[in-house]
Order: sequence, then C-alpha cells, then structure tokens
Amino acid sequence: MTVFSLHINSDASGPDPVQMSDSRPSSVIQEWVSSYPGQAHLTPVGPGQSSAQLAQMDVIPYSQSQGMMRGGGEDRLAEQMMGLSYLPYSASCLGNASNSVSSTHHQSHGGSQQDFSPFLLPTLKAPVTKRSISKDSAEYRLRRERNNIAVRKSRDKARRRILLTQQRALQLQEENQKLQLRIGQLTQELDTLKHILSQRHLQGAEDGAAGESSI
Amino acid sequence: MTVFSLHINSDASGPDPVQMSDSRPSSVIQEWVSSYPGQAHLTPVGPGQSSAQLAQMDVIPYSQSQGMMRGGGEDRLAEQMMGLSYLPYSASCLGNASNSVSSTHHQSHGGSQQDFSPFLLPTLKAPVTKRSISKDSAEYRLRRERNNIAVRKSRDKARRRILLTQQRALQLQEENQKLQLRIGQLTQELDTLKHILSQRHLQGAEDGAAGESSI
DNA sequence: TCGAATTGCGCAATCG
DNA sequence: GCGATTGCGCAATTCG
Repeated sequence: MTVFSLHINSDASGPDPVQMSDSRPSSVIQEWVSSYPGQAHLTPVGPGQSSAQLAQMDVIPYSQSQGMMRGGGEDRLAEQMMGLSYLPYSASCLGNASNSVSSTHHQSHGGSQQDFSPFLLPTLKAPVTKRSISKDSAEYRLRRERNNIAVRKSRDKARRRILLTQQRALQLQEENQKLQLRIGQLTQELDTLKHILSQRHLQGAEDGAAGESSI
Repeated sequence: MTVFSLHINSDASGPDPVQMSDSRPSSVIQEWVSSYPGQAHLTPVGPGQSSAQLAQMDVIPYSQSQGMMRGGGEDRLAEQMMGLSYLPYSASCLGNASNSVSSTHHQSHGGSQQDFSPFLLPTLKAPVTKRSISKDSAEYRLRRERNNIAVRKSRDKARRRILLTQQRALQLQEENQKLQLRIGQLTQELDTLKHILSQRHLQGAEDGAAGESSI
C-alpha cells in the first residue's frame, strides 16, 4: 500500500527621446502575427502613418480559455474557474480510467501516477474497453513516440508564441511612449501657434479700429 | 521512422476595428505588472497625460530565456537554439538516471516513460546513488504530493501570466491606435493654423508695403 | 476514421 | 530542506 497524506499548505509564497520617423513593419510583430495560425490581420492603420500592425486576435487557443479539461484532472472545473486551482486533489474523484491496457508495465523511471486504480469507481468501469493495446506492442511504442514528438513540437511552438507576445507587448509599450511624446510636442507647438495667432488677431483688431477712427 | 508533415495554414478573418476614446489606468496592465514579482516599475509617463504604465520588465523567467535545461531532456541544446526542437530523440542519449528508487512500481495507468533504462550509459552509471528512496515510503509519497501541488500552482500562475501578457498586448495595441489617431488630428490642426498664419503674414507684409509706399 | 496538435498531470532534476 | 520551475512522457481529447 501507500499512504496519502494530503496537505493543504497555502503559503503565500535607451535610446534617445523620439523624433518619430520610425514606422517600420515592426519585425517582432510580424513574427508574432505569423505565430497565430488561426486568423491573421495585418490591417494597415489607414491613410496616414502605419505602425503597430493591428492583429486582432489573441487569447485564442488554450481550449477556449481554460474551459474544460481532459486528461487526468477529473472535475476540478469549479476550482479552475476560481483562482484556487492547485491544492491536493479531492483524492476521491480520480477517475483513473486506465483504458484497459494490458501492459506488462516494464516502466522504470517514468511516472507512476497515483496508483489506486483497481479501487474506486465501481460504476462505469470498463464500459468502452478500447482495443486493448499492449504497451509492449510495437504499434503502441510507435504511437507514443510520435505523440512525444508532437508534444515537444507543440510546446516549442507555445514557448515561441509566448515569447513573441512578450516582445510584442514590450515593443508596443515603447511605441506608445514615443507616440505620447509626439503628442506632447504637437500639443505644445499647437499652443504656441494659437497664442501667436491670438496676438495677431488682437493686433488686427486694433489696426482695424484705428483705421475706422481715422476716417 | 516517422513522417513529419508540416502544415502551414494561414487563413484570415477578423473582428471589427476599434473606436472608443478612453485613457484609463488600464486595469489589465495593473494586474500584469503585479504578476511579475521580479521588478515592477510604474514610471509615470511625465507631465502630460498618463497612460500605459511603462513596466520595464518582461521576458524574464523561463530560466534565462530558455538557456540550459535540466530534467529528462539531455543535450538537445543546440536544437533548442535553432528552430527544430522536437524530432525524435537520438534514442541513444536517454540518461534515464532513475535514481535507484527501489520501487515495486505498483503503477497502473500513469506514465511508464521509455523503459530501456538498464542498458545504455555504461559510464557514470551509479555515481551518486542518492539515498535510495523507496517509492512506497510515506515520505516519498508525501514529497511527491507536495510537489504535485506546487506544480499545479506554478502552472496556474504561468497560465495567468501569459493571459495577462496577451491582454496587455491587446490593450497597448488599442491604445496605440488611439494615439495614432490623436496625432493625426493634432497634425491636421497644426497644418491649418500654419496655413492661416502664413496668410496673415503675407497680408501683414502687403499692408506694410502699402504703408511705406504711401509715405 | 486516423493522425497530428493540445493540454492536464505526475515525475524528477534543479533552482532559489 | 522546501517550494517553485521546467523538460519530459503519458493519456485523453480536440482538430482537420
């Protein structure tokens, strides 16, 4: 046997100013966009200056934003929804379907998840009994190996995607700073011109008044 | 052998543009910043309008941006550096240390990684031999369970972090659009004023010339 | 229906 | 020593 003591420990545990002119296609974003096979929009901002490509998509995969789950985790849905995922499993709702794989389990170091499978769930125990696939069969190994490769590939992709998103965020942030600065400059310039113009206007009014009085 | 068919589907489709015109403290970013324990800079943009908090950090964890690796993966470093990670392992460099755990491996559905462990690596075989920890020992299970909880917690955290980064990128993107628009407006207004001013200037020059000639 | 792609999970090695 | 990370393989599911 084995003892399971479930603990519930919840310890808390540059460059220069601006000067604009920079309006390239934004290398990082290019990659970022291409990293999303789903959709991909490189909508030109409009007539004026182009800039951070508006890629209207994100927060896509992850199976509808963390909705259901499938593998081992059984019914922690409610928890997932909330903020307290982790924490020991209920220790009672471990489906552990173990699709009737005959298996001579000649494993050596790999996992050995939980275990108590022969017990629990007297109901719907071996309802499906998918083709009992021997874990020794060459086919099984072939499938496993292929899946392992796919998994590595998928995770690699995910990592790159995450990295790109981070870089993109950083880039957008920088661009934002520049734009803010630019706005500041324009605003100031505008204020100056408005002031000048108001002065001229007053001047013109005085001149006009003088002219009228001289008639 | 296994065949790798890499698909490159890049269809498109996208939501609608944007509109709005706000410039709040950016709720998402607030969270995003707090999700990075490392540093956290909420540098106020300056005198003018505040906006996207400049959080100078990102692309941090992930062990120095995918540097070394530790667990099972042996020496696929070169590959990691390049773009072709996945692909079947050399099938020969599988350390499979299997820390001399006695274990009666009473697993049932859990993993059973690879297997061929007794073979390979005649060198540095049992150099360390850490305290042979029985996989049955209560202590072992205790450690495992605690680690499992930590793992779930950590992954949950990572997921939230990723989500926040995505939302942050999206938000920055929207803000960028608005700023671009604002710049367009200011620029146009400025052009108008400049034009008016140049007209006045000409007018003034003519008046001046007329005045002189009348003397 | 099948194979690749995702994703949650537990394990083990490390890191901090 | 202990929790936090992270790569890995497994199995269940989803996707195309």
